[in-house]
Amino acid sequence: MDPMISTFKALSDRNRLRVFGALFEYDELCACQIIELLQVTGATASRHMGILVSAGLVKSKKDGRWVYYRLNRSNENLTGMFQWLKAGFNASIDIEKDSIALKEITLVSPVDLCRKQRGEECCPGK
Amino acid sequence: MDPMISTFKALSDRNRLRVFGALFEYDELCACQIIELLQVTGATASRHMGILVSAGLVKSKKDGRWVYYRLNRSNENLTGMFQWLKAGFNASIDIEKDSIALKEITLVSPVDLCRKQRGEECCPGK
DNA sequence: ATAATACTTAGTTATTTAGCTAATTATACA
DNA sequence: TGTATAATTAGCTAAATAACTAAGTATTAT
Repeated sequence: MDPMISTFKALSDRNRLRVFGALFEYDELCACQIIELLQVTGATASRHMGILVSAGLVKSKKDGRWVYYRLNRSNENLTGMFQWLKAGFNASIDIEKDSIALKEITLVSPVDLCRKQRGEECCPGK
Repeated sequence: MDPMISTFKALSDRNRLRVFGALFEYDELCACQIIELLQVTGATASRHMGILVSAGLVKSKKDGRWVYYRLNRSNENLTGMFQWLKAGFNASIDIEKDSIALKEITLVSPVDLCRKQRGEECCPGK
């Protein structure tokens, strides 16, 4: 597909934009953190991340069972776009909620987060 | 809808991107010229233009029965985006075809173009 | 080795969207 | 005033997409 169209398609979904906003703030997030942020199933999160990756917007790194994501800043073509997006997010209102949620999410370790996600009460402090 | 999402949605369609490319080259085009470029029905072209206008990317100006479109350069938020897009278009290949088609399209007057579109053989030189 | 687990892929369903034709609106012309 | 015309809106269909559940894959732990 045309790279420009796949870029725009990738960014024209609310949940994917939220992930993008999150990756501006925390430059690396693992899949389980994204699941927690979006409040969707793992399958759904995985598909969204796949779309962002294949559009060249995000890079993924596998480490054992874990997958980590970050913005693909090596894509020179996107530098201007990233800046534009960042400005847009600052103007946007409900990114605030995500920002607050992310503070909580990143406070616990991914290990504990995954425990929580499969229903095992676990983590000290909650 | 979120203005960022509607912007990306507006730009994530091939035909709308083609219109965008056309409006970089010719800063004003009328509806019938867009119909001719895209080779779609008037209804379809109208809907596409409506999406671009309501996303704030394009401005329309009605003049009698005719409607003219141009990029909405007064939208400050979009300046960076426009530049990014323009660079993207230059890198993109099949905009060339549109560019050639547009030379033909803009050669005849909208009046003659409309005549041709309703099947009346008309124009000198064709 | 076997079981558990983090993520992905396959398959289903509901919603959205791009295209069409037909009907409508607004403007110009005879 | 009536007819033609440029564009839009309404209504339909086929294709794309986002969500889910269930099954599969790769890796860690017992």
